[in-house]
Amino acid sequence: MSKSQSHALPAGVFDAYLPSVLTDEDQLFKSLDVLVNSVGTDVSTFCTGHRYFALPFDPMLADFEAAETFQDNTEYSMQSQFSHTDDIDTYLCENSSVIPHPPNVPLSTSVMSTYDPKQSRTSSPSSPKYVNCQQKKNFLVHDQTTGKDRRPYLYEFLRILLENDEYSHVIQFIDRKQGVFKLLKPQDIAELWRHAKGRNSDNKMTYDKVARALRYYYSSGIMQPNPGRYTFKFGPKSGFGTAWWPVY
DNA sequence: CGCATCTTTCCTGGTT
DNA sequence: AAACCAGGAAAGATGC
Repeated sequence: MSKSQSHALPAGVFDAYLPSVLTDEDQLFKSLDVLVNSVGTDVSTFCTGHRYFALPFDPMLADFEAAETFQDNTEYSMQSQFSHTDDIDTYLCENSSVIPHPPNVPLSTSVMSTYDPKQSRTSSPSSPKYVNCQQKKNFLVHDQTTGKDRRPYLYEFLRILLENDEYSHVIQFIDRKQGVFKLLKPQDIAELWRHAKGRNSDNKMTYDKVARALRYYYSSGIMQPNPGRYTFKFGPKSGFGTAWWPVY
């Protein structure tokens, strides 16, 4: 779909990116390109020049935030140049160089016995810090049983985040030997989880719901309770300690 | 379509 | 008081 199609978009849609001079929600732009041109810079500058300077700038979350705000506003999405959230994702990816997405991590469904830790390293000298974000299979795992890529289970998703140092600011191992990890930014992880799962729900994903799903793992041994806020532990059924270990 | 699995949603009650 | 934790119940989403 052409980016040059004419649609009115309020500055508020792009709040996360706009410099403070453009915070008037009522100001309309015919397209994102027009908005961009009106500032005389490019989208990547918006991204790196996040206006909430009082907080540590998190480009990944800013992008998700903006895309979701854009998508969730049905009044605008109905007449938007984008017919699908993937179009928004693509547009932002094409015009920004700061969105870090993880590479595909091959996992087998049951015990992940064929998993090669070396493949999950993202900080090796030969691999770019930020992979090509036009790749649409973010967070997908390869199912050895079916031979197809699929959306990850929650515990697989958390493992992907934990093994990708680009997400070390939202989740970290606090005891690698024991498989104990802590969600540093629970709500951010909830939003990432919603993105990873790709479900079409109007409801917001919350830490409370993610935590409930994690607690369901207790009975199956995929997770184990661990003292401390936002803290969980991989259980034996997750393959931790037998089929896989933290890679760094 | 039925079924199984994995969440998702909502809730109550206890704890920090 | 607010937020978190534990877990019951039921519904939703998805894949086979």
